Amino acid sequence: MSHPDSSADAPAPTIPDRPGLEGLEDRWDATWEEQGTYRFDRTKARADVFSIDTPPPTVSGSLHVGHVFSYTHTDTIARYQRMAGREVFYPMGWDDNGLPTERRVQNYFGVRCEPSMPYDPDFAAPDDAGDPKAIKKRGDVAISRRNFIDLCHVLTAEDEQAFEALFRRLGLSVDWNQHYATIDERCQRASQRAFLRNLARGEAYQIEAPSLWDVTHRTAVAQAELEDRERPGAYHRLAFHLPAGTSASDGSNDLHIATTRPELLAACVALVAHPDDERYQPLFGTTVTTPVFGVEVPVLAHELADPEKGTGIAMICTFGDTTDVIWWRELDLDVRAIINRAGRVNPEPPQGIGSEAGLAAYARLAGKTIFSAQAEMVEILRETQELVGEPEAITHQVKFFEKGDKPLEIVTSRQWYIRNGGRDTDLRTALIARGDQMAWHPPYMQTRYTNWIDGLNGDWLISRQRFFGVPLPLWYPLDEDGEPIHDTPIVPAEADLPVDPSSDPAPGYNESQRGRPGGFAGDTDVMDTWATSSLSPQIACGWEEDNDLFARTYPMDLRPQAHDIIRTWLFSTAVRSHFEADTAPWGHCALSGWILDPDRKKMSKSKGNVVTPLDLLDKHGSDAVRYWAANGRPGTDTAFDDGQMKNGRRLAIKIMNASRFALGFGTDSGTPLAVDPEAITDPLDRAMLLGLAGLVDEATQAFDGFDYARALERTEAWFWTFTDDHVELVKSRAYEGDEAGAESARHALRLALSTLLRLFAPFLPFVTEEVWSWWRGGSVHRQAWPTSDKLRDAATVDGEHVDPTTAAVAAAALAEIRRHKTTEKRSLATPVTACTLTDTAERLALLRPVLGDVTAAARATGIDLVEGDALSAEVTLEPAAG
RNA sequence: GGACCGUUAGCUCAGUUGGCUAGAGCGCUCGCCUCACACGCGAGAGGUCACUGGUUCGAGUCCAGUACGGUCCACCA
Repeated sequence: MSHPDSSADAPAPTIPDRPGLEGLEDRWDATWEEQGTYRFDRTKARADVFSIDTPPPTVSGSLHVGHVFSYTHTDTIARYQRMAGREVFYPMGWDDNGLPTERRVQNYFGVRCEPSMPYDPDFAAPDDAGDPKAIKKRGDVAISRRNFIDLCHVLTAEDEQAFEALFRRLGLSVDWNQHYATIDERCQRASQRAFLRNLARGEAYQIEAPSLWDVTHRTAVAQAELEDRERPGAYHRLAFHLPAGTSASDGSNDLHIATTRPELLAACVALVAHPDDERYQPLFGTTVTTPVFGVEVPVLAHELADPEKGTGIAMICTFGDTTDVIWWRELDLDVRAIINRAGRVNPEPPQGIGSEAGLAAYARLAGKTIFSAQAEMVEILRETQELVGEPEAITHQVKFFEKGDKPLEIVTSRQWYIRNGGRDTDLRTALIARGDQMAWHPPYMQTRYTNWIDGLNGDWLISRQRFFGVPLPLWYPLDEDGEPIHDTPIVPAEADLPVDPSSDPAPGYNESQRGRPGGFAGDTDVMDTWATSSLSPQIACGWEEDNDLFARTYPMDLRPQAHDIIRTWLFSTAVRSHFEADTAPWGHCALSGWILDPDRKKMSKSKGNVVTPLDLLDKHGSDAVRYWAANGRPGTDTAFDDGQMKNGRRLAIKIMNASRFALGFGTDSGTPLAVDPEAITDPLDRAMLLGLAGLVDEATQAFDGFDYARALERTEAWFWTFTDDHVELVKSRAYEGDEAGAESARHALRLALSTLLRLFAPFLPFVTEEVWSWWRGGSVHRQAWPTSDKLRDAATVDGEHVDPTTAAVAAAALAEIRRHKTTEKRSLATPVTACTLTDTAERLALLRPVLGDVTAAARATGIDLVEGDALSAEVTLEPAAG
């Protein structure tokens, strides 16, 4: 790295006459690539490295403005850290694993994954890919999982190129040699290896239990993937019947139950009310019979029952919602499941329905979807006159899989879990404590992490009944009847990873034994996409594959991400690092906000208000868009603002023009564009440098706290004052002052420019690099971050200091005179024939040494100073011509 | 129901440990071709800092509460 203020290696200065922003992005991107400007030097020691756990964007469509926003935040920090002397490890990942990609590949190629099919090495992508008409005509082709994954690679490779192009255009200082894709072999290996280790240590386990089930995708889903949606529904009052001889408080023989899911009546296993509810206390321990089906069910007490809801007594079905699961478990009830994995009513009635009428009614429901079953059930209830009154329409929150479009059901199935503290207090406490090992930016985001862990009600369900993902690396031996023995899964050796149990035979078996009695069966499930992305630090840092790199980068320094995925990505990553390395995965988490559209709603595709990032970059220029993004405070949702981008463009142009001025003196006279602190002798120049030193301190402090927005705000504010005041004041002296004065002005301008370009470099990488290249060698992005002590040294002459407020006093004096010109609607170039300036003695003392600059900038022949209470001026202007 | 964040000029937002007449940009109004920049420059108007109490010599800033907006979680018979 060259000395920041040396120009020994500088090329001959070339300052364009009409500098512009057009084309800077492509030109500098190519240069940075060619010169390896952002390449990671893996010989650096851990303490000198700053490693970033870049979020891998989902490769299933296109990037949006939110990506531009948050990735810019990270990039400003990366650039600062690089200039501050850290070797930045800044890889890029692509998340091409999971449901969004799977769907896209299915549609694009017209294929359907069939995990039971053998791998076909000669399979080629259909040549009508991307032609929906042709695909519709021929129908989907069934292919093996491995062939399906091959196709995923084909399609995602195209997206990844487009994403990289956009990120380069945006100016991310990523080392493009360091990248991964969550479905690539390396990630599969890491993902399977981590799972096997979880299994070996008892952190992963399988169990047959009710779990959340998405009927559209026919897969289990995890608690972290739920979202609530408001749906219309209706309370239906059903008449349950008390045993003969007893009666309810109202004297009737019926007990009324309110439910929004009458279609589950056949799955009812009990009724439940609050233990303190006097209305139902007499019934606890007794049984009632269900309407229509005539099944005898117990009436039980549980404190989760809410006396205020419905009629205060609920029917427990297996399973209508998560509360049913709790009741079922804690009250030790029967299973009477009627909904299958496709979201339809089972053809066979559950145990317990004995009556002919009950069986006939069930037959009318069998095979129906949940929606039609409900309508049919209501009709049956009307017929038997066991529907009390009319259904009462309500709107309520219903749980959905975040990528699903039908309400979640609860289905009993065998699934794999990883412990996450949801059922284990000690682990929960330990994971919450991991949060204290990370510095959160902004700090209150840690509360969300803690709250999420506190609210967990089960372990992390990681198996998915899908195809495109990392397979669970497991096989099961088959008994003599050909049934899998789940308790003794067969695992591969780590050296053989990755494996696909649906096409690779289990160790110790050969392929001919697949599915045969005494043979083996491969697990057909894949892992949750978060089970892979939760390993992003391990993957990026070369865990178990590149120990040297790993030792220099892990645990990582920074995880930047959006706040909405604290519960998924952030938390699951913490879980994996806790188990695997007994550490927090990073030292810092920086949470970015969202982009809101001008109506203050979250920008989303469905609302049709997304602006494509490339259009934005084309229209405003990358620096301008980055400027807007960097104005969004950490963690704060930010409105999309065209105006801020225009402002950013204005700033970039101003930097060019100001630079042209500051560098415009050396070339004419043939002197090199050196910066010699010794030449800076004028008090105004020195005062300006002291102000700049203060700015450097502020910007550095802000960046050290990951507050890029503050660093930008301060730098920008100082810069505009610099151009409006300082440049105007010293202009005459720089052009035509005596030699010492002129040289002082020129050297100070260049020192200021050199400093400002470096302060702006993290935000506006293109324009700063362009200007830097006019007069300096090397990339501005590899220069040392400025330090204030050098500026303070330069401002000190023979041990004598100058009062930094001198600059403000001089600027105020000039502004006062300009105000007169403006008020009289005259040009600022109008000569001042006489001027008397009044100010306090203290301020006049500061003004005297720099009065020459003020006089010249005011175009005055002279300025008389008079002591007074406050600043004021009497100004006589040259009469207007004509 | 619990938690967190926010409420400052027409708009978007600063205001760091409480301290001089509350700031910026945009927008608006009025001017100005001034040898870096008209993709510019100068000036001006515009705010009871959501509300109510409290602490203090002093509160936009601290405390308590209220209202409104947002987010997360829980509940959802």
